[in-house]
Amino acid sequence: MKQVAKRAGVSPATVSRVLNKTHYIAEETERRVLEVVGQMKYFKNVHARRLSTGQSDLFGLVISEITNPFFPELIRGFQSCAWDRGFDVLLCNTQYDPERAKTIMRKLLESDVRGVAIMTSSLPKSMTSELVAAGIGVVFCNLLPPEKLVSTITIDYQRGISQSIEHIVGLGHRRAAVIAGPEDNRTAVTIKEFLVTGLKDHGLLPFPVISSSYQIDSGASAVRAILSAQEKPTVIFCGSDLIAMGAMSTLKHAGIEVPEDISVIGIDDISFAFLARPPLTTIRVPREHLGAVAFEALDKMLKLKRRKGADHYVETELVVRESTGPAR
Amino acid sequence: MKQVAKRAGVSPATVSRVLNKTHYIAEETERRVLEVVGQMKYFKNVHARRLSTGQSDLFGLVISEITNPFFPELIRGFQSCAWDRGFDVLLCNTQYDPERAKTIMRKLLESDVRGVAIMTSSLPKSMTSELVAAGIGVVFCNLLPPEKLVSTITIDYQRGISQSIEHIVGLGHRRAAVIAGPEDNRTAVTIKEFLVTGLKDHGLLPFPVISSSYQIDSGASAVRAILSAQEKPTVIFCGSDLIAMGAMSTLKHAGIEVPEDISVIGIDDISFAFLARPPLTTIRVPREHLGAVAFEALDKMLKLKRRKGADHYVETELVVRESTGPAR
DNA sequence: TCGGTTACCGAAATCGGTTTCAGAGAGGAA
DNA sequence: TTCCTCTCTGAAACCGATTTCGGTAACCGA
Repeated sequence: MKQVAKRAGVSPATVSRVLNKTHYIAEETERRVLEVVGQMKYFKNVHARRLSTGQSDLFGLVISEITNPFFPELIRGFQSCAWDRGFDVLLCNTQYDPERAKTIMRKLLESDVRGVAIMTSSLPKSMTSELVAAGIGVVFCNLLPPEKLVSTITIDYQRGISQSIEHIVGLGHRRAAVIAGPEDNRTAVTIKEFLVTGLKDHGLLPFPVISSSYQIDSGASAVRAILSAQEKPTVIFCGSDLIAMGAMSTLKHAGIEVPEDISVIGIDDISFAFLARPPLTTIRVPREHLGAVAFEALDKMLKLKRRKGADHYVETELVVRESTGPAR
Repeated sequence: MKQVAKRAGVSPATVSRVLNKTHYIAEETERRVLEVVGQMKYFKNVHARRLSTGQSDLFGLVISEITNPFFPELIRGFQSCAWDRGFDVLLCNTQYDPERAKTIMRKLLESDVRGVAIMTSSLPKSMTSELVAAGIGVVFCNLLPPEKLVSTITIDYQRGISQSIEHIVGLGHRRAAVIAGPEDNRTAVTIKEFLVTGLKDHGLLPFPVISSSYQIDSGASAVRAILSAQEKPTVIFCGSDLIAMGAMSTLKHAGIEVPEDISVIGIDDISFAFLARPPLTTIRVPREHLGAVAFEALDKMLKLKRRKGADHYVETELVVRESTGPAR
């Protein structure tokens, strides 16, 4: 920058002002500076800038596991919003490991990020107190209420779930089972409750209700448990598409036809849901949009003087494909 | 840091030295400093550190599109290696957009990354000249030869492809078609050539040979082209699992059974390959390992005084599942 | 006793920007 | 003419670390 200043015959301060458009600058001077900048292919050093301003142009995005197909679209949504606004994102996966989560929190603190989107429900809120204490904004999923510096996004599972239950009831099903996500996952628990009470309201008491992990083969073992029961369900609600696909795979091996013998419903509408055999009926959650909303939530909140958090809202909806059919 | 120094009764220089273990320090002093650091929950500002040392602890990872299921495992492999060594990674997706690729190159330059792994073949090597000029290490896939500051990783597709052809020939197939990836993708072209010459060597001239994109529905349209031909193949080699799954889906709709009527083979062994119906026979490329190798390649190269690039090597192998069977 | 190491520490320069403050010149109003 | 305001610019302080350079004290061998 000094060299640019010298070549353009101005002071470094002026160069900085031209580049940031932050002050009165004579047109002539501006032209000259920009010309030299172009000639020398000069670009600023972000680290110096960050140090100097005390503000990093970084946002953190915390997810549990990048190979979980729920996340890629979310990441893309978040990242492209950030880039469009001139920000960078620091992607962190906890791998479901609390120890790792700690180092991540520390890293976020050290990196002086402006805000962090925590898109995994397996990270307790308590771990973020340090962030908030340091003035870093945070956004959570499905964790009311918002507070100062913490916004929330509630994904309206209720809606999609209601639609799916009506769909199922309309097809004449009377016996349902549920394979939910892990017990220690807020979102998974919420979904399970919606499912159970929703089904009860329609007079079909779900049985069994099983908690499994989000790994693909856990759907498989849950199905074996279901099949060993005396009275078999005619429809299985799964806590994620991954579980559903694992379940369908196992059903297939057991010689049970989907949807003729048993219908299966997933949640998420991951990109492979429609390539499954049969294509999966599922509750779509708009993941790319979710990522974008998460970024917007942070950005907006941090622009407020009081930096008061708000609650945001994302819809879900039923997508009917071929894994559901009339009850046997 | 100044505050820590004051509280501990030493100079900031000493604190820095304690924290970095970079100089003789009296045990007593070290103890005192560390104690104060613990009390104050102090942590260094990375930006200041980066500015001061002129070295960022950052590595870039350039991919084309995070929602392409080829990449998540690769990212994880790369990232966990980097983290283990105390480095961070800047993830960049080109979205197949040259304009965006340019801004990415610039961002990498600005961020002062140490090295960049370019894991998409749709980025021309020429775009990286600035990186190398700035002393930033680069690693490519399938792009010999290595040079100063540029290493390469060659994925041995040849091996897996040979295995798959032998597999197919062993099953008695005589007519093969190929749906390759995009024409402007180095790797896709290489694979196509291996496939075509390999098939010829075994006396089965592939027809038709179609280039398609890596999007999932392009496999579908390619299949329609194949089916409209007079003489239908008994096996289709696909340039990726995604293409293969799109192809199988379309075949299914056309009432053609896999593998009874036509066998299908993919490449990559993405995690959904085994959940496909039928489970996909495919050529596995060890993606997580690939990411790890990419990082190692950079790390090693940058430790050399001459920073001379090297070539690294990754195997592929055939995974036989149920999408291939005896020729009709 | 003296010169030479070795172990340890602090002052100050430095990295590359941003920002405050003060000042110069031009133009307008009184 | 004088005083003010407005526009534009540069000098210098500053962000928070690292690192060089030099100095002191202790120890060792001769």
